[in-house]
Amino acid sequence: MGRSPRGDENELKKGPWTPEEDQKLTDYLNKNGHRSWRALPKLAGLNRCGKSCRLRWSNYLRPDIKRGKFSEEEEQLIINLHSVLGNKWSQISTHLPGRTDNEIKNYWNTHLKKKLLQMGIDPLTHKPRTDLNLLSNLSNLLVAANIFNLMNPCDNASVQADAHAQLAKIQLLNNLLQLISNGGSSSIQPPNMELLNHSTSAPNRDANYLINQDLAPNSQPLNVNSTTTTTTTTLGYSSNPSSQTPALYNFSTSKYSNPTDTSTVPVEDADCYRHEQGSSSRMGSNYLSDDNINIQTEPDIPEYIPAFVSASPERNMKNIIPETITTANSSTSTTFETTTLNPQDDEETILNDYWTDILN
DNA sequence: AAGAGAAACAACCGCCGGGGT
DNA sequence: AACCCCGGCGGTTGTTTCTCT
Repeated sequence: MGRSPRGDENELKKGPWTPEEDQKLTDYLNKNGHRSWRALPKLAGLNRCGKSCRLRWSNYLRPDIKRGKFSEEEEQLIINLHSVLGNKWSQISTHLPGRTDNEIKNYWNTHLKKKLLQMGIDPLTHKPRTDLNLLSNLSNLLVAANIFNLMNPCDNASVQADAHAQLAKIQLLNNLLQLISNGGSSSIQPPNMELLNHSTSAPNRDANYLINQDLAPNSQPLNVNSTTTTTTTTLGYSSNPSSQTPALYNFSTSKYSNPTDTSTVPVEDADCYRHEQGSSSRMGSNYLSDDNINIQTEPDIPEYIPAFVSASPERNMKNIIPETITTANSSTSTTFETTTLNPQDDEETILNDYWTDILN
C-alpha cells in the first residue's frame, strides 16, 4: 500500500509551479545536481516535496527537453511503439529524444487515441474496431446473404446478386473471426452456429473457393465500418496480408503503411519488423501475387484461412522484439501477431480446425 | 462580448521494485 | 526477514486555454 504522508508534508505547497520556484530549482540543480530528491527542496529553499521537484525537473525544466508540437514522424513512432509496448510510456519515451513519458502519455490520451478511433482502429489493440457498428452489421449481412440466396441461382440476372451474397457471407465470416480474435485467447468461443448455418447455406459453393476468389488481391474489400475516414481496412484482415503483423500507421496517407517499412522505426526497432517480413511471406504470396489468383475447388485449407494467432504477447513477441524493447505485461499490448504457426500451439490448432470445419 | 463546453496539459497520487540497514 | 527510503511508473485529476454558440 502507499506510504502515508509525512507529517510536515501537509504543509508543503502543491499545484502549479511559479517562475521563482522554477528558478530556484534550476539554479540549485545546475550548481549541485541532485543526490537526494528528498533533501533537495530544503537545500534549494523550496517548500515542495522532493517528488514534486523531481517531476518538475524531469518533465519540464530539464534542458534537453524538446517542447512544441509532435511531428508526424514522432506521432507514427509513438503509435508503432505503443502497438508493441502498450502503455509503457517511459520505454516509449526512450525512443523519442527530448520527449518525456508524461508528455507522450498526455499526447496519446488527447490526440492519438482519438485519431485512431476516427480511423476505426481500436487504440488498445491497434486492430480495426469491433464495436456496435460491427455487431449491427452482422445482422444486416445475414439478411443480405439470405435474401440473395432465395433468388434462383440459374437465373442470369441473379449471378451478380449471388456474388454479392457470397461477399456478404465472407464478410460475415470475417466479422465473426474478428469478434473471436478480439475476444482474446482466453475467451475463445465458437460463434452462434445457427447464425453460421444460415449464412453458409448457399448450394454448390465451396467456401474456400469463395475466400480464394472473393478476397483476391484485385477484389474490392467490403468495408462495413461506417467510419468516415479514408482508411480501407477490411474487417478481420486487411487486403494486405501483413495486417497480421503489428500495424504501422501512416497518417500522411491515412492508410496503413506497409508494416515491413521500417523507415520510421529506429534501427534497433526495425529489426523486429524485418523479422516479421520473412515469416509472413507464406500467406502473403497468396494475396500479393497475381499468379495466385486461382480458382481452386479443393484447396489446402490453411492456405486460404488466415491463421489465427492468439493474442498472447509473451509467446509471439519473443522472436520479433529486440532486446531493447521488453514485452509489456498489460493486456493493452496484446497486438503483436505473427503469421508463424507453432504446430504445438493448441489454441491455434483448435481454431484452424474449427474454421476448417466451418468452411467445409 | 460572454458563457459553456471541450480540449490540452501540468501536476498529483498511489503503487511498485530495488537497495540499504 | 522485515522495515524503510528512494526513484520511477502509469493512471487520474485539476487547471488553463481554446472553440463554439
